[in-house]
Amino acid sequence: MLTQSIRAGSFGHTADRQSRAVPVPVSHPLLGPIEMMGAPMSFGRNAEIYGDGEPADYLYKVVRGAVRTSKILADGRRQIGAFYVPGDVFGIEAADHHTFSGEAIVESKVLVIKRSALVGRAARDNDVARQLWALTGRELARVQDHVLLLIKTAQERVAGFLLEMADRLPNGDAVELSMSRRDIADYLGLTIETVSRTLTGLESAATIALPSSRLVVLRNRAALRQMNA
Amino acid sequence: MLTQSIRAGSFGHTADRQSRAVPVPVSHPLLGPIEMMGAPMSFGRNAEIYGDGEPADYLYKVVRGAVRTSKILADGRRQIGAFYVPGDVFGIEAADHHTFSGEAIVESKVLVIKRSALVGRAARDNDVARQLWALTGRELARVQDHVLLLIKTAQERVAGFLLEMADRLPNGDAVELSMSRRDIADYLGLTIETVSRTLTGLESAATIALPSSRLVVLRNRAALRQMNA
DNA sequence: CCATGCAATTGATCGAGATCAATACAGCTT
DNA sequence: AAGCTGTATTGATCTCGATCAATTGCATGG
Repeated sequence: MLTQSIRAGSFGHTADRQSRAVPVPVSHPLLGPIEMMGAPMSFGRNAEIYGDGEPADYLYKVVRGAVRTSKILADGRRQIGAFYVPGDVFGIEAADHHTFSGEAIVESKVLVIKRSALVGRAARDNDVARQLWALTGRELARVQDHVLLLIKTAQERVAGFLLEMADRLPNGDAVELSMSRRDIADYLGLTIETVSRTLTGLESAATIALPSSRLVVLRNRAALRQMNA
Repeated sequence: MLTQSIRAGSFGHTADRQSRAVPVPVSHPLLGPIEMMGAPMSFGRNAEIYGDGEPADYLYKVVRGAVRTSKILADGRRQIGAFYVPGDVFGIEAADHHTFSGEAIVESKVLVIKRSALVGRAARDNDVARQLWALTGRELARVQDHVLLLIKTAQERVAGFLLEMADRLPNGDAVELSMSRRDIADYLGLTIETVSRTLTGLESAATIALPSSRLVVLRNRAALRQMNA
């Protein structure tokens, strides 16, 4: 496990578009209090939305696309904290600085919400306060599940990952993976080779189908759930 | 990693004392709003404070002793979620049910705080609301660190664990471990043998001293930090 | 003092997943 | 269509930590 993805500095593939500016809030009558304080922004493939260590002045909601949070360890290994799909809020941090960086996996649209504005409203409107707490709680639950994944075997991790994604993405059994094998590997604490081999194995067992490398069709959820333990 | 601690049903060693009753709140003028709503309770070695799946009606603050949260997976493996020492708050959950169980590692005194009372106060006093949020955030940070531990090598995990404990316990370099090798192993996703061997290795390297199996003296923090990467 | 029962250490071997290396494949550009 | 580039698959081998198995240490109680 020592040399997983030693590509730290050389990482940033080639961010297609890189829009980073002060967001201008826009109100929208039909959204909740949190969403209506957000300004929409677009990020290209692999563009950094915020960096590890930066002040956590904003939080974000995915509108379109997909986002990952990641962290490069001292020795160059990379850990993916989480994947976020449309509807998910990310960038909520315990401290006042981000402990991961956030990057668009594919061309994505994101609502950018100023933290201070939200905290200000939370002081008056305790529904907002409750929502902020709930969001942090949801994040906590997600990370706890991540811990449970990381103590399992490779097969179990991959199975768990597929089930998680299937649950969070709209389409039923057809899971469109926007992230690369490397992203998946760095999320699961495995190598790309092991992820690939495991997927191939599941295909051989008719548990999934792989029409293309980024499209997984769940053929036997029960089997996946079984090995997810 | 398949057969780590298959002792599910047979787990509960022999809880020395088992006091589980409705706590009677007691006020204390010199404590914060959260603590002053708590009722002190004592739990014997290995006594369950709350169970996985039970309604999360209370949260807890360790006064004396040590507490672990754990979860038995479907296949019998056990995962420790966290260790808590005096001053730590535990039992804060995202959902309305506990997703881990909480157990006293040694004879412990714990402040039991009614969640509903706290949430009620939070609605009026937004300092309390802020504290609740902060506690959840601290927990989130802790679990994220746990994830980072789990992707490392055995040596790095053990080193990280020792540093974490040294930071959280009062005494400087002398770390009094209240938990067993099994607890440590189940926290780090290793076997007791590997934990033991790793500690012995660190002792041979003069990085730590082991006057007794439960007492670790950090002789070279820099070396530990180094391997903690 | 010697049993009994855990907890921890130490040793020998095995296997899942990492590593090293080659090949296949898809999406581009020209 | 051919070349190029990044991504994914597949193969061969090695290693770290798990597994299986004794042994030691240390309490508690007869």
